[in-house]
This record gives sequence, C-alpha cells and structure tokens, in this order.
Amino acid sequence: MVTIKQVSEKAGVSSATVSRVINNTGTVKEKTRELVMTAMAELGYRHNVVAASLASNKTHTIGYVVPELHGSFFGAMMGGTEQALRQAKKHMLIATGHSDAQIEKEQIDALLSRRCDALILHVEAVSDEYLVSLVHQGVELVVVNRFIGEIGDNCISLDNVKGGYLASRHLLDIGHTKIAYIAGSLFKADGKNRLTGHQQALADMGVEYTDKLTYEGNFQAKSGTEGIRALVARGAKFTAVACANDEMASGAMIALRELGRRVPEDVSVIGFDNVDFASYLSPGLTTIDYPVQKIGSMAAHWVLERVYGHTRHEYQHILSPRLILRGTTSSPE
Amino acid sequence: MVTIKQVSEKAGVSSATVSRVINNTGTVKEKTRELVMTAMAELGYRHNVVAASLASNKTHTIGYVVPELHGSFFGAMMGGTEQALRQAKKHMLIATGHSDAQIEKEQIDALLSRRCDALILHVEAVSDEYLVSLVHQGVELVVVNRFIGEIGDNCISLDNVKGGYLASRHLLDIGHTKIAYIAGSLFKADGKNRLTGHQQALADMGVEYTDKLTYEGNFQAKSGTEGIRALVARGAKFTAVACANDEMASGAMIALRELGRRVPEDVSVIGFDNVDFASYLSPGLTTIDYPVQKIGSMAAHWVLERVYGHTRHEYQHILSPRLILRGTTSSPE
DNA sequence: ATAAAAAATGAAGGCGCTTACAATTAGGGT
DNA sequence: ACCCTAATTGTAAGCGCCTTCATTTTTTAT
Repeated sequence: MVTIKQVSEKAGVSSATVSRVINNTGTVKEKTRELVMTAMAELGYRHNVVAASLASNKTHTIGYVVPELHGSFFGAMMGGTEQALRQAKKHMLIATGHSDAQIEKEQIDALLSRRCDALILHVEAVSDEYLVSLVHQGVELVVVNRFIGEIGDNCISLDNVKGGYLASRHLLDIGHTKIAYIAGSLFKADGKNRLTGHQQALADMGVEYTDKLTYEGNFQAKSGTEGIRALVARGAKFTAVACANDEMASGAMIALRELGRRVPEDVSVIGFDNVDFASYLSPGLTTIDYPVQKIGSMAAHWVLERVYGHTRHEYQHILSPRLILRGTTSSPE
Repeated sequence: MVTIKQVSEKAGVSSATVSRVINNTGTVKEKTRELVMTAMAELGYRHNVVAASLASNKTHTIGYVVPELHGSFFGAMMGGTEQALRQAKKHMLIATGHSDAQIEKEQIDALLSRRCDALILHVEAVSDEYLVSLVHQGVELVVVNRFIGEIGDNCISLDNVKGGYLASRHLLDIGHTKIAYIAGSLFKADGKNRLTGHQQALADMGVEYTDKLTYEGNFQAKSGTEGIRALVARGAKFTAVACANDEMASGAMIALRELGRRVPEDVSVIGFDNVDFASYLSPGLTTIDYPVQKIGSMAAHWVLERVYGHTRHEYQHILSPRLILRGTTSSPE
C-alpha cells in the first residue's frame, strides 16, 4: 500500500504538501505540484479516503435508507439523488428499512456509526418523535416523502392529499359519482393522505363518501385485484375506481377484465405515482404524477447546500403532483 | 464525541478491553463486559467505524457499480444482494457507471479509494482487459451479468444465449416460422448473446435467419415501438416477434395495437427479463425469466465466502433462464 | 497446596491522513 | 540592498480504534 509518506519522499517534499495537492487546499507552487503528481503516478498511489475521513471528520458519504430496493419507485428516487451527488463527488451508502421500526433504527444507527455526513431517510415505521430527536441531536438528515411539522425544514415531500384530490376530482369532473377507492396501507401517511384527498374531492362536489366503496389494500398489485373482487362481492356499484398507486391500479384492471368489465368504457381507472410502466399498460394508465426523481434530487440539493455549504442548490419542501391523462378514464355512459 | 477511551475510563478497564467487547473478539469476562456495556450506554457511545476501518484495514463495505438506478432491473438485483449482506452486517456503497467507460473507471477508482473490501460490478463499457487487470492487481471483485473467461471465477452471469434460444424456440415450437426480432443494443454483450440464441433456435429448426426481420433497439420501450414500425415499414412479414427485453416487448405491443394487430391472435410477442410489470400487462407478457434477484444474492454470497471467509455461502457462476408462459403467445392461424 | 496451562487484561505502537502553527522562501517597494 | 508582506513548505500532534505482546489473574491438574 503506497502511502502519502512514500510519495512525499519520492517527490522530496513533506507529506503535508502531498496532502495539499491531493485535496487542492492551501497553496502549493505549480512546480512542486507537478513533482508530487508524477511521484504519485510512478508509485501508483491511491488516496486512502478512510484515513482522510478519520483525520478530517468528513466522509463525503450520504447514508440513504429506503424501505426496499426492488420496484421502480426507489430506484428512480435514488437515481435523482445520485445524479446530483455525483458531480459533487459524494457517495451513497444504502440501506433498507423494510418498513420495520426496529430495522429502520438499526440501519440509521449503522449509517451514523459509519459517520455519514448526512442521511436521507425514507422511513415509514419509525415515529415522528424519533426523527425529531435525531435532528435535535444534531444529526443532519432529510426526511423524504413524509412531512413532520416540527422539523419541516428537514422534510421534502409531495402533497399527497392534493394528489388524491386531483385524481378523484378528475373522475368527478368527467361525470362519475359512483367512485370506488382502493386505498394504500392506511398506517402509512401517504396511504392515509391520498384517501383524505379523495374524500375532500367528493365533499367538494357534493358526493357522499361511504366506506362501502373503499377497500384498504397494501400498495401491491395483488391487493388491487383483490380489492375489485371484494368490492364486487359486497355488491358495490361503481363506474370508476381510484387507486392509491399504479401497482394496485394495474391489479384492479386485471380483475376488471376478468369480470368482463371494459376499461374505460365500463369503468374508469386512475392510479397514482406514474411509475415507469404506467404508460406500458393498455390502455395507458391515467394517473397522478409523483415527481419521484425530483424529490430525490431535491434531497441531494438540501444536503449539498446545508451540509456541505455548496451554494446555488435550490430546493423546495413540498412538491406538487399533477394529473397525467392517458387512456383509462372516460365519462360514464 | 464519546470515544472508546472515555468508556474505558468510566468502566475502569483499558481501551483494549472495550474494543474487545465491541468487536466480540478475544476473551473478556462476563462481568467486565457488563461493566463496559453500561458505561457505553450511559455515555451514549457510538462506535466509530471509520476509525475502526483504518486500524483494521477492513471497511465491511461492498462497492456496487450499476449502469443506472432507475428502472426495476437493478433495484431487484441490488435487493437480492442487500438481503444477503444485511445479515452479515455489510453495507453497500453504490455508484452508477452510465455505460460509459470513463465514468465506470472513475467510480471503480472512487470505491477503491474508499477501501471497499470488495466490488460488485455491473459494468458494460469498460474492457475485459481492464477488469482482468484489476483482478490480477488483487482487487476482490465480482462481475455480474457478464462473463470473462480469464476471470471466470469472478463472474456471475446468466446464459443469455440460452435465454434467446428458449424464447425463439418457444415461438417455433408453437408453429411460427416468420419471427421478427427486436434486439437490444448489440454493442452490449447480452444484447448480442440473446440475438445469437435466437439465431441458433432458428437454425436448429431449419428456419433461415434474415436481417430483414431483425431490428436493433436499445433496450428502451420506445425502441420496441419504433422497431415494429420500422419492420412494418420495410415490408417485413411476421406472425411473431421476439424482443430482447420486456420494455421493448411492451413498446412493441403498443405499436402492434396501433396498427390494429391483435396480440396474440395476429402476432405473438415474447419478452425477456420477466421484470415485475410483465405480469401487469394485458395480456400478461410471455417472457424469459431472468433471475435477477438471485444473481444479486449470488454476488453477495461470493463476497461473503471469498472475501470474508464465511462458509456455507454457496453460489453458482452461470444461472439458467427459463420460459414464463403468459398470454402473449399462441399458435399462428 | 502448587506448578502448569489457560483466560483475562493492559500497554503501546501504529493505521494513513489532515491541519494548525511555525519556519522558510519569494516578491515588492523604496 | 533591505524590510515587510505574502506565498510556500515543513513539523508534529492528533483523529479513534485495533492488535500484538507482555503481564497478571484464574483455573485445572497433580
């Protein structure tokens, strides 16, 4: 292992100088810089970031906790973050929380032990208080897709209520009144908020909300299929169904097709998230765009600006969803 | 920042002993262990993994390079890896190579500078020689989804030729002879190999291969759509189309539908990868299963066994694809 | 009880780099 | 040529932990 020391000897300078040229800090004469550079090249020197981190107390590493790695949602989000961080030469240490408070805490702990300069957290099981206490402890963190008033500055989220509203409002606007709703897990904030938006839209348009038309799924495609079956089994009548995410919408479409109901002629379907495959379905899925990649990059910008002091990195705390019209919704007969 | 030293003083032992209880190495009496534990708890001690890494020359971190983060493919793969690594308390430092040799090298370099204990690489632009030289330099790495004979032990890949063969063979078996092929980027090994498999299947069944029926896409959905249009525009006649991945298959289905050709009645479609949304399409996409998550976990096992000396972690070097029958293929009229 | 073996602990020297601070050199003005 | 300031470099003390080796304590065997 070639060290800075060996380089310094070969170049005939002190190790401090070598460190300066590596980090481009302090001042060093052009001539000695070259001396050092060639010495490094000849020796095949490789900077030891671990040692540097210990000495400087900066790891240039951001810890990232997401519930899962599979699926296209988190990849898109992390992609947004990565793109922004790569230019700043920061790296991401990734961990999964599996929507389990215990695991989430362990992972956060592990990332902190690894001395990440900041954390980006998409955690769903851990309590608000826990996150608030971390912030009060001085941990630099951004919470994504979750809003906690007390640490609002550390949150970057989508207005899920508005998204839910937009979806159902669209169905109402084109004439539907009997609208079924397949909710996401209601113990998760976004699942709950999207449902709230749905209810507000109904209220705004003077349509009464009833539990009979809603089914609580778990954000997985299969639960969309089950949702439709359950609704039909309980005799619910509807001409449209709003789903809390695209996976469930796709599951719902499968069930509807099985039942011989055409989409959108017999029943309209609207999803939520606008994941990449939404446009591959046929008809293309009308949905609510969740600017997930943007959320990822906002989180990166937050970190760059707040933790590393880079300027010119703007970010917003609350992003807005918008309606994406494709082929699964139409006016009722 | 509470250090091991402070803990040792509070517990009335030496720092060496504290280190022993933290790492569970050496021997330490139960009583003193408890002493140390309570001291750590009272002081709110947090182990500094960076310092530990420097001293022990082990980071317990695996560097991971993938082309992109978005899409469902790499998330699934990394998910497989993560699951296996989490139990071993290893972490993943993730970087993207963007299929660009320059970037791929930089990222590998950065991960090495961070002293990752091992690398898992899904790189597509860098040369075989480069990877071989890394291995010869003593870098512990697994190459996934790519086979390089000279370092076959370090590779974990899918038999893409066989997959391509299986797909086209299926179409041939159910009676198709006019089979169009929408290839992936041919400068990528898997794109090329899948096409080779297609050609072998044709040859085996005595059907002549012709360039006229193949179109080179780029693995993106849009190029599937364009592929169909191009094929039709050039007057190609076919009753089935095999695609080098599911995204393109989905794009192809969209184009076929536009042209008024029913799937599978008028033309059969088969994809490759079996990504998660393949079953959401309608009809469900017949495809070749790419055990991507398994590849991810194999890579983890390789690392666990070879780098960390954990036993009982079996792994294979070449995984086999298999046919997944769903609704997009049927015999021609 | 006592010697020998085993278990438990402590002392101290790094791991490779950063970073005040001190020391040296170079540049400018008169 | 000489003094002052600014630009360069070197010195050395850590950063917090691991780990070998020596030392002390405990256990086992006789």
